[in-house]
Amino acid sequence: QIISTMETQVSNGPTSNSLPNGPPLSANGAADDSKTNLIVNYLPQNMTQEEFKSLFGSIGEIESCKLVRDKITGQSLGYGFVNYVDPNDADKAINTLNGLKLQTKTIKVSYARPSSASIRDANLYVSGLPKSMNQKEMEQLFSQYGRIITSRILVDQVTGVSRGVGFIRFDKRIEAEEAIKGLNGQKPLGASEPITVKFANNPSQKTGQALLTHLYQTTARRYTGPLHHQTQRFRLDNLLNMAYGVKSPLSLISRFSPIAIDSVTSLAGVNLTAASSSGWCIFVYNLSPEADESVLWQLFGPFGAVTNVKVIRDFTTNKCKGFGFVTMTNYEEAAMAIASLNGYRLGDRILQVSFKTSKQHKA
DNA sequence: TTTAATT
Repeated sequence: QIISTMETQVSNGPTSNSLPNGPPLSANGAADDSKTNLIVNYLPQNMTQEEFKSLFGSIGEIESCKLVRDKITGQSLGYGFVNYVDPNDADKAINTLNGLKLQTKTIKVSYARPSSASIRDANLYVSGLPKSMNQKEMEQLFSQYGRIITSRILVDQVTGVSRGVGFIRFDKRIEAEEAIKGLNGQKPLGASEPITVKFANNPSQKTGQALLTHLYQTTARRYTGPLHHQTQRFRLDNLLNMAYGVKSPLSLISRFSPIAIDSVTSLAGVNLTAASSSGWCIFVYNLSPEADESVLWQLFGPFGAVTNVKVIRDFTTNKCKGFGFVTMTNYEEAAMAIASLNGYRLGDRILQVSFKTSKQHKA
């Protein structure tokens, strides 16, 4: 049985946010928040925890709420949870906020299913679909394997025609596994080509990779002269290793990367106050007046563990004063971020990035 | 040809 579906963002018809059925059945004995706990999806990327709480707090008293964010970068993952004190307020939130348009998104508000391992990793990527197949037909094809939580067919942004690619999220992972067994490589009735069905990638991996590719291209261009092919290859390896959480020995970076050597050498001029118990403080200069914390998370997150970011603002105008600070846990990752981001072009500005010195922090 | 759905 299909409990709810979501159409593509470009076609927000009246059916795009069909109301969920009643609250899930409560588990016996366990604390029953099934009638008060909601999951909120398709939130705008830049929505903060405070804005999230404010929006849902306008309905009624909140017991707890959480905007889910990436553990490393702090970036919003575009969804969150709200647990109300009163089940009536949860119901009211669904009725009044589900389908609300926020910037380019149409948010979805529904009861959260009880959290368990069995509902994780139940999202499928489907390709090779007939262009004529619509969302409902795709759901009919997959619904024989279990309860579908969401489905989506990706469409061309201009023409609106199907790209033959879609997603199916099942209630349970085993249902998704069965659908792969039953449908991968099979031709839907009347189709001329077989479809491919597999587990979907985690979307959070994409932004890091895209940023790294961009960074590599821009930094490689800046160091055309002295760079040998071998050096470039090791630099790319290091960047990719960061993306996948693989440690690169500093000795390797130092031996093969003139950029990294520069950053290490420059340490001689850095006051040791850059390091503290909470990590390595990095000074970022030439940010635009409109810069906010999210851009710092985006820039430095791919290089490793970031524990804090701060944009320094004018007290009266609230505009960025042109600089900010980033704290990273590991020296090696901080050095790589500095080596890669110093001189990086952000919009029409060239960033200056270095370890924080006592001089720059002068009161 | 890969979208921000389980704290």
